[in-house]
Amino acid sequence: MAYWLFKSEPDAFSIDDLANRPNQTEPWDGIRNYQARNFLRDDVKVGDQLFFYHSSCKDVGIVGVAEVVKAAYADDSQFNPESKYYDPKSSQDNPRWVMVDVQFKQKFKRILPLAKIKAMPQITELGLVKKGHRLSIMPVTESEWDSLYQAANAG
DNA sequence: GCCAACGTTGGC
DNA sequence: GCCAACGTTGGC
Repeated sequence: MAYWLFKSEPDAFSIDDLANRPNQTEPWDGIRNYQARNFLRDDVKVGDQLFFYHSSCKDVGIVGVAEVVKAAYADDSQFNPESKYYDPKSSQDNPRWVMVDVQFKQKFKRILPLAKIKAMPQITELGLVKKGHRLSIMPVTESEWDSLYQAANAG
């Protein structure tokens, strides 16, 4: 079992949106970055836990926890010309992009803000706190997970 | 809205 | 295969 951090812009899809979905489950589509795609395709497994992170908004930070309930399969938005995620270079035979299904687990009482995460002495290697890291999906170590989880619940 | 940092594209 | 130009990300 592995730990991850998934970023989402709450204006597009927030943790509340996830909690309000049928079965509180949603395909995590729209990943169009190869490094993030490779994580999804090769490493993200059913049962993995992930921090739900709100980016590009007024209050950025970790807002809750979700769990992977379906491993990588073809992201159907890449075949839809109407979608902003449409990729004309991808084919049904050889899909370029994949997605996983995630299920809501928990919303923290308060957001764990990025500024606090950056101030935590235990968190120095996480991509989130490294300059210029823009990955929308990144691995989290078990010790990082424990530290962040405790900090979120202490807040 | 600004802008730095990064990834991707495409001409050569 | 290089690299400049361009588009995107994402914190502030």
